[in-house]
Amino acid sequence: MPYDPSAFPPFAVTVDLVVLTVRRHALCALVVRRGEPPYQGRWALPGGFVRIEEDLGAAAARELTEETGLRVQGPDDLHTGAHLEQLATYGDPGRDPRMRVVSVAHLVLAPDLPTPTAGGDADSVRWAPVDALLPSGGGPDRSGEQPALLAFDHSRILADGVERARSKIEYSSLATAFCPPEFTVGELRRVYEAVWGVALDPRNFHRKVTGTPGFLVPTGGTTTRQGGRPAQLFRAGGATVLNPPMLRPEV
Amino acid sequence: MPYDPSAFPPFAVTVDLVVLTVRRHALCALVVRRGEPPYQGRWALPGGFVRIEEDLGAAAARELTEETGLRVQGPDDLHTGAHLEQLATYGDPGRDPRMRVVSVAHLVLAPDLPTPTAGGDADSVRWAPVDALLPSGGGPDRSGEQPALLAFDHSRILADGVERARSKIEYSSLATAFCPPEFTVGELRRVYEAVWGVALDPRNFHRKVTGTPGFLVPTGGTTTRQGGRPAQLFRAGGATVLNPPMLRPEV
DNA sequence: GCAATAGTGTCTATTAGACAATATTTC
DNA sequence: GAAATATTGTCTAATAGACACTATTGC
Repeated sequence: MPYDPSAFPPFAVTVDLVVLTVRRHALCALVVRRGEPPYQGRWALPGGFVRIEEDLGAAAARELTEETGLRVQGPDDLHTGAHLEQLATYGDPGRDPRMRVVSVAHLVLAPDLPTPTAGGDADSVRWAPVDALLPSGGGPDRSGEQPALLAFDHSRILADGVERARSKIEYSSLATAFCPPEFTVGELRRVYEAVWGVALDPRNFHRKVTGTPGFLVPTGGTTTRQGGRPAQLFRAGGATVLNPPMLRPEV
Repeated sequence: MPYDPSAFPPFAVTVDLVVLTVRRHALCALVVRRGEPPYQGRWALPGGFVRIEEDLGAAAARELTEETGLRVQGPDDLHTGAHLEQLATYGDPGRDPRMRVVSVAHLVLAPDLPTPTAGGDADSVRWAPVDALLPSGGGPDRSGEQPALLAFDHSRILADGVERARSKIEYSSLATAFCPPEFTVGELRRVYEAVWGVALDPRNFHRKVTGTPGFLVPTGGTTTRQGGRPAQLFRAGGATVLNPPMLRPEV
């Protein structure tokens, strides 16, 4: 059947953002409170419409800046800003009760930030531990407080984003996107521990990351911000894929 | 800014398919010839509009069946049919000169098939080696024949699909999706060799795949369809992730 | 000194990869 | 027998993980 440009089903296209960071040893996601129906008062992922002349990635970067003030890592400033990549697209016909919306979800990995501003409305945006947002993540010792699920299909989108982050830090250097421009091996290890939810041997971890070519570059400085013996400071090296990969302790 | 259902930018949403198979030791993709402008006469990936009440995955499965007669693997028939997964979404404002089209690309891995039918028009659909379709894949000994690039941004979509397939057979059992329901270790090895474009040691490969739990299940039968000593027949085991992974020989 | 974190060294069980050797078919 | 493929076995270098030990700070 030849396709007719004048008669195609109209869709709305949005971007939704899974923005992850590590705060106080916990993997956290950015959520905003919905001010109107449907799902009024519920938490949701930040996002919005793609403009008619705007690329998908540009729309995601724009929404990110609007909601958090955070900038996306450009080709120049390789060691500041957040990492952004496309995650997946969600287009179930019933996912939005008002109309047919196809949402192109994006994943953002950001260093720990001061509490976001959300265009001035500080009460309607917050960092929430993903364990508290996802049904299965509660664990046995979590005191039963199961908050309302995220609006729409955002729980599933968040779960997909978290799983992507967990698997991607295995074989890429993306864990450094959670760190400030300069960081110690211990800080990087705590990122892995928070994202994977496991404890790692500090000694083997140190040997492993410093021995992986291109992963870390020493800056010469040291810091004692974690207490104890001063630690060398590093920045992210040029490598994007890690060979050998970091191995997640077996399940 | 609250979002107004009555005023959103209208988009067309399509699905495009990267359908891969292995034929005569080569990784091949399904392409169709365009019968109308733009890019009239050029080869393109199969695809079409998502219907207004249709899920994205369902649209992809429908297009696949329409173009090839191939069925997608359901939850029941785990060892027949093709594997389908979402690949990525392409929405550059200029990617289609006629209008704003967002395409949700899907990846299909299929066993070797009789030449597809394309709704009866056998001249406008074919399997083409991906090396011949992708600019960089030509290699030094290919006799200079560089066919016209695929229409739209389909070269990039195809390249992304091929890369996804190459990396995914490392840590998942998806290589079996390229095989018939029963296959030998040698046939599976030739799939890996074709997809990665490398030669693998048959002896180490055999030990590796038969030793990975859940990857292969012997059916009891044997075959000599490859010549030589009869080989055991296997079907895909229940495992979806491979532990340990198959390692692509280093680059 | 004690507690905390950083960093190095060593041992062992496992594994990837090279490759010899044997098995079973077709011609 | 020759050629082809399948399958098992063996050896070696590299590696992951466990863990002892030392180093350097703040209290």
